[in-house]
Amino acid sequence: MVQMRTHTCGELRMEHVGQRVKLVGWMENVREVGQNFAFVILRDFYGTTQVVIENEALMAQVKGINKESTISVEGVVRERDSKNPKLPTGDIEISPEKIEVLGRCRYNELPFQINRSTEADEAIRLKYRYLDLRNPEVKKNIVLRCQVVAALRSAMIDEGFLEITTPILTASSPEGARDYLVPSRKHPGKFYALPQAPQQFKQLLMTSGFDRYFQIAPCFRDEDARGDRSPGEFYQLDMEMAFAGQEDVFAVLERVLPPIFAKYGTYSIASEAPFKRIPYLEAMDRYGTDKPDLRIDLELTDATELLSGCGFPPFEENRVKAVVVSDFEGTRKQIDKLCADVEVQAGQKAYWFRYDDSGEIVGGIAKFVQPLKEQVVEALDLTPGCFVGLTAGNLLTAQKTAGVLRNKLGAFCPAHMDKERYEFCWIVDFPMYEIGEESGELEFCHNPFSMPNGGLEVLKKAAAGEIDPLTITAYQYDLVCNGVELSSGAVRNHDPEIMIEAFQLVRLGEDDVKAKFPAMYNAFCYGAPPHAGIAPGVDRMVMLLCGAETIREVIPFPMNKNAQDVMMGAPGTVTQAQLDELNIAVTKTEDEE
RNA sequence: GGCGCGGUAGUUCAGUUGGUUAGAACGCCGGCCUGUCACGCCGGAGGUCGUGGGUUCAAGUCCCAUCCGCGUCGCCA
Repeated sequence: MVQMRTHTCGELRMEHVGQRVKLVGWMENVREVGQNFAFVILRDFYGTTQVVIENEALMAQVKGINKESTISVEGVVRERDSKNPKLPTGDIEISPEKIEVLGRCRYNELPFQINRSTEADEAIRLKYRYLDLRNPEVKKNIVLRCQVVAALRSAMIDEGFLEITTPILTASSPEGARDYLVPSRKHPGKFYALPQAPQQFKQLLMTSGFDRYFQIAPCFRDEDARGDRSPGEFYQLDMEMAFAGQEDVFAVLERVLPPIFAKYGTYSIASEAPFKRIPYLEAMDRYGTDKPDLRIDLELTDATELLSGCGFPPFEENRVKAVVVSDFEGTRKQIDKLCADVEVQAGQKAYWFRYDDSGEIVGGIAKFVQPLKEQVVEALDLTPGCFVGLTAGNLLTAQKTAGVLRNKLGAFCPAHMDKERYEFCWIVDFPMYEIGEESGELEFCHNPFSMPNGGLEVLKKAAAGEIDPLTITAYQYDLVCNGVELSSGAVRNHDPEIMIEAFQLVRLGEDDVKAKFPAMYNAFCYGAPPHAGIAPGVDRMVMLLCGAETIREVIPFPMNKNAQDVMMGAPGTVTQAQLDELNIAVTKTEDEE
């Protein structure tokens, strides 16, 4: 059989000089430097190799080929007259005898230049993703993703976990995000749902006696996109352990993740295992968020007592949170921009003043603070050159706004944030319940499968009115890295009795539990092991590792913000025959709206 | 759905107070060039200024509406 190629475009060196070779790839560029004299750059997955054209016939042929066509080049390797030390193959070139077009590029002008595709508008990049991915810069994130997934899989297997796949077509879950539904042909009017996570299946695996399960699991949620949240689908390293608790889960990830971050990451790891454990309430108090970026050395201070009565109207009757930044260097314009950015993101205003080099309170709301100068300087521990950012509202609002402010200030002040490292922490002791904003009644805060801290006893006390259910925490935890929520997990509630008690607090009974989660409830009635798990997001992890700005940069074929694949045309219309077979009547389409 | 930013050549962008033929860079086409490597030099083509309406003697520019993209909040057990 005749070989398509003898070498790749990234492998030829001086030692190959004199050899007869055959290369294939894309014709990236043609540099004409003289009459019947040109350099052709051939690119494949592995690199680029220069081909030198020195005669009229080949020149005429090359001129007739559009760039980005695939070609095959057969010739002899020779040493370059002028070498390029910047390229691995820069010492050699191919003197071709034969050039053959394998796949003609029909266009002499592309939607964007391949080597500059990242500068193009993202909508065009996504429409021509196959061209975008020809750019080695774009491709390398996908390669990294493959390496990380392989490393995760291998580390999990080494930890004794079994990779088990769970159904993609399953039942709609009554809790959580909006489901993607799939109509059933054989059962008119009924639907499958794509899993939001393999949550229930993995818990069922635990009751079946599989001790340690994991899966690189696709998850589907019909919710709106974010910069770090792809619409529709994403992947998690889903895992679960039987006869295990919170610390067992932490220990596994603390062994699995750091080596992968160390090997494939852009930065060094600042956090030694065990990672910091920060209770939810403490995180909100110190950082104004449940996903703190610990690279920023700033913390919130409560200034309610100090400033709520200073006469500045927004502070009155409100909680006031302060972020003090020492040695602040920023112009009035930059401060205004910062505050405006906070308002856009948090939906609440941020206020400020400065304690300047001469020891005066100046700028922003200085005139309200001035009369309290001495107390303020002492309470906030101000030194000349300090900037003080302030937020107000009820406790949660003041905290959250200050949290946004803290992030912006960190990004603005290099002295207060060393970006080039990975800072991990666990956020623990999330509240089990909250008062729903719409209902005004007690609801589950996260998911109903978590084991409450204190178990049955605590729930019974809450039911009896002896304690406030809002003070009950769950064995629910998040792994946070650099302000990104990497994963969420919990010690599960494996006891039907505790489950019913937990549901009763939110006015649901045994029948509701059975109706909502029949498989799990029934399974747990046959002897379930205590178990716990977690599910780190693969896309977000890769994003952190390569420092990508958006999650789309680490997904081979991402959808746009509106959950459309403009390249494939999804979602799209289907034929009436397809709809009829599925017993689906479409009453309104997007185009008719 | 709310808020913010944006939409001008194939691509990335500039376009002043509303005023002549809407510019630049890269790409594309043609010519020159025998050691380039982001090759260089000369020339050329290429525009429904997102769309619709309005104000005006005159609109890329001002006003209204609308569509699209991104960010953000809601949402994401």
